Amino acid sequence: MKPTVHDIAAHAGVSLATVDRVLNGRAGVREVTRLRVEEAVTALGFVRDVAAANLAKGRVYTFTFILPANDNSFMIGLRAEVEQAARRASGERMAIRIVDVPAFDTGALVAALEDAQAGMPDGVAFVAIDAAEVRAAAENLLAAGIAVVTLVSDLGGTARTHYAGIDNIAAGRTAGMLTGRFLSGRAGPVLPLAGSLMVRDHRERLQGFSAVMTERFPERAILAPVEGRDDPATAERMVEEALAAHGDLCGIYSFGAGNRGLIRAIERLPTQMRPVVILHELTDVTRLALVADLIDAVLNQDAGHEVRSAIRVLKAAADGSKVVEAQERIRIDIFLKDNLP
Amino acid sequence: MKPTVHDIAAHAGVSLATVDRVLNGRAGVREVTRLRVEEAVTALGFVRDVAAANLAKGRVYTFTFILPANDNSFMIGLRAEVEQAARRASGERMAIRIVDVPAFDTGALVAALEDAQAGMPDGVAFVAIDAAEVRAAAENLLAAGIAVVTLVSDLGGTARTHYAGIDNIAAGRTAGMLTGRFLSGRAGPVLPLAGSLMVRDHRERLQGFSAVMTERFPERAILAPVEGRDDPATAERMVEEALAAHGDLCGIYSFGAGNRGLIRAIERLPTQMRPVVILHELTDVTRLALVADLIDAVLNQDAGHEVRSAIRVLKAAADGSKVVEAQERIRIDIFLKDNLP
DNA sequence: CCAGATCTGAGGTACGTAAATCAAAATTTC
DNA sequence: GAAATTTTGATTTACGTACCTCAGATCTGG
Repeated sequence: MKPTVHDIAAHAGVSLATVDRVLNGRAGVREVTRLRVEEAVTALGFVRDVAAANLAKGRVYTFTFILPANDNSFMIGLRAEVEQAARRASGERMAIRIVDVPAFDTGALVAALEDAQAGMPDGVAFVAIDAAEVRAAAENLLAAGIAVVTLVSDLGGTARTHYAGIDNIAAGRTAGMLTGRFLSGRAGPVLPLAGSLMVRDHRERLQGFSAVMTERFPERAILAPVEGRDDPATAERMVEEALAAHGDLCGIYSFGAGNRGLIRAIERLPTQMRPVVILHELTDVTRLALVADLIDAVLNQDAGHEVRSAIRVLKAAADGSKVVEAQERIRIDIFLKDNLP
Repeated sequence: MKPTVHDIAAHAGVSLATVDRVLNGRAGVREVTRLRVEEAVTALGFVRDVAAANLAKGRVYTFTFILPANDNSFMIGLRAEVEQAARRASGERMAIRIVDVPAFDTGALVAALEDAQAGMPDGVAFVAIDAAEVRAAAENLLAAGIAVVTLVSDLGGTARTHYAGIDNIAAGRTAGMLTGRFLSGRAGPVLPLAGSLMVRDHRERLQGFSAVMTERFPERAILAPVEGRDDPATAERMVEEALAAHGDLCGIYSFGAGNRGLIRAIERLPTQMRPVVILHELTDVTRLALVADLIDAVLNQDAGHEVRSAIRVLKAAADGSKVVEAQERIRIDIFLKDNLP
């Protein structure tokens, strides 16, 4: 059976109180005695039962999740995942507080981070905006001994404990590869459709996409990227304009939200005129479009996985344990109509 | 503060014992009383503290994993994942025993299942062979109240609690779609290369592949499937023969193991003669081949995820709790060289 | 050598839940 | 209607660790 503190005490020939003093680094133990206890720990392979310890301490881990009050499907889904995780977490001595901030608002995010810090939680997870002020706020959190996990969108530098999200450059590259290969034998330019090129994820996706197109498909023309502002109506207009300007447009890589508009525009085209479309995030709308052959592939990040991973990492950071690295790597899911979940 | 069983008892005006009976579904509580307790649980938002519960139960879950003593990379990796999980599990009151059986040996698997049952574990996970005797053995386990999870390869029927593996038909379909699209504009037949068509997973992959090719790419010729016996040398020879017989061979879908041989055969071909190759399982060999542009895509199932999922499901079955459905769905990972982990 | 400080041991309680034991009430049986 | 049986409620102990108190032991310095 697993050894307990009692076994340690017996093996070292000391009392429970002394074992406790040694284990918890309290004063009042002679060096000789301390060594004897530590030997017993090693000899028996004692590992503190964290659950029992937390129970005794009455400790509850508190984590704060700061989420943008965005109305696109992905963010709504992410929020739902956090809420669900929060419910389950409460049974595991974790209290998760959810804080909303206006989307794309650096000031509000910084304020929320400072606010969170004031509450001295064990950890904070947030969807980062890659700005110097945010980085500074994150560094403050770290300096205060609070674990920091960026969710979905990362911060530059190392002002965080962990990033729970996909590699957006790799995602862009993957989209480029799929676009290029799916288009083999078909002539015409390709349109990159961003949400906003101000946000880091979108810039990185474009960067990866452009790199692959240049390296592997140099003959293919890439149009100047346009911004759909993560808004269906704007995206729809952008696509219409591109189609009008380039009759031979044969590919679209959409790496922002607002894909409902893009899909509407595609739907109106005669089948043989439809470009190859690769876009991000599996939602009801994009799933249906994939099934209906309106689009060709969806790159996805699993919001549930990201949230669960963030929580595991925060918890591990809080009690100084290790995580299973492979489990915390967020995959870039590629969905064709045939492998939809 | 979080409500405890005491709060529930007070709020419902009953004793702790009654609350306990209701929470753990034990007999001996009048319907009216049961309802009162359940109301209190809802009203106070009570969530059972799993750590305290496990502590009190002092229960150690015992699970048996039966793995084929196969020497291919995937099975070796799977085994390593089980071993790693077993180490971590011991800190969470779970004891995992690993049992080896000869690969593809129905009798040995049945014997191992019966043997496992004799030890009365809380759950058994095994890589199934889809045979009637195995199904019967699994049903015996279930009848004895032991949770049964099939790993990687499923059983027909419902003789199991859960299947921790991918949908192989969908995987085959995905491979078909990628092959067909990557080949657009290029003429020539495609070769399906199986490990063995006697095993269910391989049959299903072929079935999915063939279905998509027929539906979506009817003009493309599909050669009769050949069996590489999961052996590199055999696979290599099969590919060589196919290349000799069909000078215009332009695609290979390999859905068994032994891909080292396939890759050797491809490597010898001049670049412009190389077929589109889609295969299964990301290993050192297939990863290198992908990076070197020798193959085009790798379909993968994450062994670590499968093992962790199997354990979560077994644990949940053992103590009658629920799992996060989405977390237990094993994805078909598609890897191009650009989204390698 | 004695007072004071510093170590060590023994014992207890608490955390939140599970589960066993025991007591009381309700129901059935003869 | 009393005894036997079943149902329900109350109380208590245990899990492994943290942390508290108090008493005794050992070590300081004057």
